[in-house]
Amino acid sequence: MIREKITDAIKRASGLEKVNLECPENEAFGDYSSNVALQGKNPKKDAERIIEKLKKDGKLSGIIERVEIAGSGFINFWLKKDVLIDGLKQIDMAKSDFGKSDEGKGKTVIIDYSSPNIAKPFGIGHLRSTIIGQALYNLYKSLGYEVVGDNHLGDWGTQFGKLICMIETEKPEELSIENLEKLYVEFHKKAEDNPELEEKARECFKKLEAGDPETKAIWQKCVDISLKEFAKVYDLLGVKTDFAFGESYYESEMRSMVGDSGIRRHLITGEEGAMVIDLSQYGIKTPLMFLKKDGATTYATRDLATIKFRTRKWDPDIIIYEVGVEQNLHFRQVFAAARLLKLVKPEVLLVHTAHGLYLAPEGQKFSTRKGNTVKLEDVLNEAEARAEKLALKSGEAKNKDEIDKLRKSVGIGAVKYFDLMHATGSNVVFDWDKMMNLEGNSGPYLQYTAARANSVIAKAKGKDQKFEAINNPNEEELSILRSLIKFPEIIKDSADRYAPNLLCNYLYSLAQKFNGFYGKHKIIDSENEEFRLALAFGVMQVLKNGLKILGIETPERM
RNA sequence: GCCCCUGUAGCUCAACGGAUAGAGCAGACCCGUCCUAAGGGUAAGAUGGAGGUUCAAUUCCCUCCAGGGGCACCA
Repeated sequence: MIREKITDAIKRASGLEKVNLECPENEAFGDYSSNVALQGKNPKKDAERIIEKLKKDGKLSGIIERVEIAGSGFINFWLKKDVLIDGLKQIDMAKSDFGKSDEGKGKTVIIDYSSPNIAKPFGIGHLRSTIIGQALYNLYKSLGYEVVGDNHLGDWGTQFGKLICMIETEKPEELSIENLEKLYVEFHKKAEDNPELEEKARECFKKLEAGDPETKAIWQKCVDISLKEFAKVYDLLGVKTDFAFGESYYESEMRSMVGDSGIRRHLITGEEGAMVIDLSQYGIKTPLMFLKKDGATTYATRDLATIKFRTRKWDPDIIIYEVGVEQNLHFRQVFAAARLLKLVKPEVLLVHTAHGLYLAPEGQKFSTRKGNTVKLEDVLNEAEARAEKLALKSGEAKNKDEIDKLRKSVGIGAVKYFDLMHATGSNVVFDWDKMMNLEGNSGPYLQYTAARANSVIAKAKGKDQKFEAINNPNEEELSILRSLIKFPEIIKDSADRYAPNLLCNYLYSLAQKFNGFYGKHKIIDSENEEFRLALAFGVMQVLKNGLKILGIETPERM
């Protein structure tokens, strides 16, 4: 890779082991820029000295056109035009594989994502985990990692005690997902005045965990209904996880852990009789509750059992939990306990991405318990309806079948992109119009740009694309070339930082450049027609590959 | 009270300790015999307050203010 070649050359020239190389946002500062000279006392002198050596470096002369000192001592690099053009050739050769690498070869990453709770509708809150998780999955896959996607369904715990309680007393005529949600909300309403209900719910869960057949039958019914409902949503979203073991799967693993003397010796009796693990040596004041006072397991027990299971089954290098920020403490506890109990090798990376939440328009958290949620299905349906309206207006689609496809790929694309474009850490205020945005910085804008490029290529039928250097590339053309060759680096960066939004930023900026170029210059029947067609092809291919990683389809025309 | 996260333009969001803080939406103006106007262009608009570290701070540290989330028997 170009980046490595330059980094290595700087290392040789400066004698430093770690050097920083960035891609300046402003193209006036070159393709790459390094601040190594700024670390010392005489930045300008150091920079000059390093530049002298760089100029003599044979390994660099083939790719660098010029190296200059700038500002207070930055060293800026400009790539040769041949190198830029070569990027275009690579895209043409690799096509849908452009951007991929094998740098994760031999390593395994497990991504725990989506993980909706059984017996509740698939709410807007689960969108982030599902979409970001899938994007991370695709990013790591592109880097050659062995990737395991596991949907850690919330199908166990006292929440079922609550539900079973309600089902037994209310005896609803039909167990639909809507009814189950109603019962859950009702439970919490009732429990406000009757705190003893909480105790009763825990007893019910205890019964479930003890294997009571009647209780288990009701539980199974809830699971079945929910899975059917989720399948509908996953189908709409085009998301498919490799596994969906769910929390209940770890029942036996938990039992063996509870009986494990190595683990038992870390358990202490907490304030009210629960068995807890003290984590103060990890700077966590709240101990992890391993067993409740009645001996039933908790969410944390299940997550620890899951780590043990996953380690045995896949021996991962990284485990990523794509779960919301509200579970920050929980994962800090689980990770610390996993280290303490030596459930993972010390070098294994445990990551909680901690994405921000969708907040209700009033700025508060959506709450299932209070029945204050937005159903994801409604959002997707509305987005599709809006996309269809535009598709009909544009008139590009040839028949009803194509309109239907557009309706889906553009509507869903808008929602997914909206979700992914935000830095994962921050909360997002839910807003129907913004979520379904089809213009500006949006998924459909990227899809549209690709379709536009596609259309030009189609219109130029029969004409060659020329992937060779031309004498006089203009500013816009150079700028697009510069972006195109950065794509593989962006994939790596997005994965390393668990940040699909970086890929979104990149694709958006590429699309902007292309649209700017498109507005200003003719492609067909221009002087550089063949080169420009190749450029349009390159943009289309990179947009397509990038969108695919984001889980968004690229329609041929729209 | 303690612990996490976030305060950037009217609104919603970007920015790897770097160079002139990027966008979109909304509002103003312009571009249709021209390869897809789901587009392009012009102008206007921002780092919560006070300290500190650094050649350089939206970014790191301290403190104050504001918002969100969490703090043992939900997950």
